[in-house]
Amino acid sequence: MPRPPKRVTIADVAAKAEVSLSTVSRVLNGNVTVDPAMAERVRAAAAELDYSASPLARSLVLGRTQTIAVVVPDLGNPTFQEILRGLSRAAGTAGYHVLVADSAESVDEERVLALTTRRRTDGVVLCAPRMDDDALAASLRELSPVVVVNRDVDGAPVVGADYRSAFAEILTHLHGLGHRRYVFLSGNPRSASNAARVDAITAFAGAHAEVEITQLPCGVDVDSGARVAPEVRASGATAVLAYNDLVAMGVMGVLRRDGVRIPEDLSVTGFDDIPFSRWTSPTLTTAAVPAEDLGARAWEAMQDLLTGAPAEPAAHWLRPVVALRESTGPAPS
Amino acid sequence: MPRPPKRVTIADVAAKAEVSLSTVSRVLNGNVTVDPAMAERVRAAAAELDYSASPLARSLVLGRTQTIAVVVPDLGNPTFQEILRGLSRAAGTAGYHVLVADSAESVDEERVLALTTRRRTDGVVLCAPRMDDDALAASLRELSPVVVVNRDVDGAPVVGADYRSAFAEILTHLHGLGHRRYVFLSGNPRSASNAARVDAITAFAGAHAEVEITQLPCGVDVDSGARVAPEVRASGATAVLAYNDLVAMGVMGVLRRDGVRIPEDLSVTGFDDIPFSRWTSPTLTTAAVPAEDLGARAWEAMQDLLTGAPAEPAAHWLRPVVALRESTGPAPS
DNA sequence: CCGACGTGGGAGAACGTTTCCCGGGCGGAT
DNA sequence: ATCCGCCCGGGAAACGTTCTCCCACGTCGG
Repeated sequence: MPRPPKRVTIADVAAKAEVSLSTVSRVLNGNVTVDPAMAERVRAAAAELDYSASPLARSLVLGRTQTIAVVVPDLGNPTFQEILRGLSRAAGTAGYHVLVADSAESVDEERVLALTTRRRTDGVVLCAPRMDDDALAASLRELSPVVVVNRDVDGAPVVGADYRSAFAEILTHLHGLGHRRYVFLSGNPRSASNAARVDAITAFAGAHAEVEITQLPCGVDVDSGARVAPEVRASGATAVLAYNDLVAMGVMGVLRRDGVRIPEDLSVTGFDDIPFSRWTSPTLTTAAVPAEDLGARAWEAMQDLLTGAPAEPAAHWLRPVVALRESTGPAPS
Repeated sequence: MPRPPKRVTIADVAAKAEVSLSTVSRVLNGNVTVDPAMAERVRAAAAELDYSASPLARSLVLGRTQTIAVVVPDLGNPTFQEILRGLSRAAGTAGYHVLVADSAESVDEERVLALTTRRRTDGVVLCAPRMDDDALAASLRELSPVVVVNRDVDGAPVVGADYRSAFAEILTHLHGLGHRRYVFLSGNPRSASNAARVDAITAFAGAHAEVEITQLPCGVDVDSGARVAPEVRASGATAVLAYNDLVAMGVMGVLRRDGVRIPEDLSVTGFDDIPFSRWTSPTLTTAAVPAEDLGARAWEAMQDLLTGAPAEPAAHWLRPVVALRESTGPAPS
């Protein structure tokens, strides 16, 4: 090691400006009034040495890191990406940094990740946590301050998309078109967003005795949709409710190749309103989850917690907006 | 404040185990040998108090944070998402955390973000930096250790996709099908990946006097592709080289709606091989950038830097693999 | 039996800040 | 003119670790 490249410290600035450490700190943080001449000297010295305080040392004494953690089950999921984006930008403009952790859909991993990242940050945002209710409730206490996204829970502010009512709206739309036999392509059985869709389906089936809805375990990506296409055909349903747009595209791709006409023979709906859903052929009926908003809202909730503002651990459910396009039409007679 | 919720500190463990602070530290870090009985007492005390060392204090004294920063121009971009994912997982298994920062495509923002995040981490990964060569070169020095992704530069390890040769391969493919008039839909003019494509085009045009390639400023998303569709038709080209798959899908969607047959009337190519490109109609000829691998490789390069292993600031260019599908065909006669 | 060497644990410095607590100087009021 | 009070700046503690000394004890060899 030829050069121990000693970082410039507050002591260097103090020495150069010929004042004490305390004064440098005071000037730079602007807390109390200092003699203008002195202050100017300090600022000049700091500028000349290109000094800026060590965030680490600062965090240690201040007890806050200006950083929040986000734990996500899968960074590859477009929804989480959008949430992360909204969150990151909102937090960024507030001068906060974002530590991101991918739990790779592992429940155990999720819990320890949340805990360890929490220790180096001021708070945690849990995105659609996969752990069960008990584990989650227990975690919330030691993670506090914590915000939960896309999962209903007590003990922490919740921000989420109201998948349930959006899905109900899609069902009503299809019912109005005369469809009576549906097949639902389910996603991750452990995820809350899947549960919300199932809830909507159950409620709808309960309210309409004449409809028949079967569930088909599927997945969340294009390939999964493509894979279950044969089973969809075999089911005899006239409407397919895909877990999301990717699945819808996968299933549509194979069905069209096999000569099935959409929507004449079969209606298909997606979810998420990803950009291409307006450009598939036919264009896709779907519902938009304002995921980026979700992220921004999550940050707001976190900020409230951080500033200790209002003790309002309320839940914010953003209502997705349904986009009716060409992939749904009247049921074949 | 009713409860100052004092975190449990190493002193508490020391007191409970009736040893000194030093001993606790030694036992927990396992550096030197301690009396087994004593060690057991310490471990028991630590477990009972649920103690774990403060990462902050640790970082301060050790001079490393076990965290790296990733600066990305736009978290909404699928390529960066994949890179982030690969990076995050690789770093995670090595016990490192990832701080992510979105520069929102702003050059100024990018530079200060890199600098400020660097100060709270052990290194920075710069994804496709938008700043100019001089600024970048200057930044590299103060950011070190730093790894650059998807941009060629001296002074730091580089990991990137070889867009140039992949694009050349696509051009050759189209040329072999008889195409002579091309239109290239360009992306962000400041981005290096756009420059690589332009390079490939220039070289190709230089080698083949008979071909004519026009450039059309476009963008990087579906809507941009849809927007330029009329100009594409007007250009009289027989092959469209879209900046990426999203653009290709946008342009294809509008063209097909307008009665243009693909590939009979017009061939279209994309880039990135996003999952749906196998499910569009027609399926899309494109090239796969192994973005997740890119992230993993970036981590490896960073880890080498961190462990100070081999002084090998080499560049790794991963060759994308071209996928020929239905959207390209013989040129119309 | 005594001295030397080795080993293991404790005290304290260091990491780089912020902030509390004083002391000193100056200005205003009596 | 003197005293009191206020304001500003310096010294030092605190944040929670790790790690370097150094000392004491035990053992082994002479």
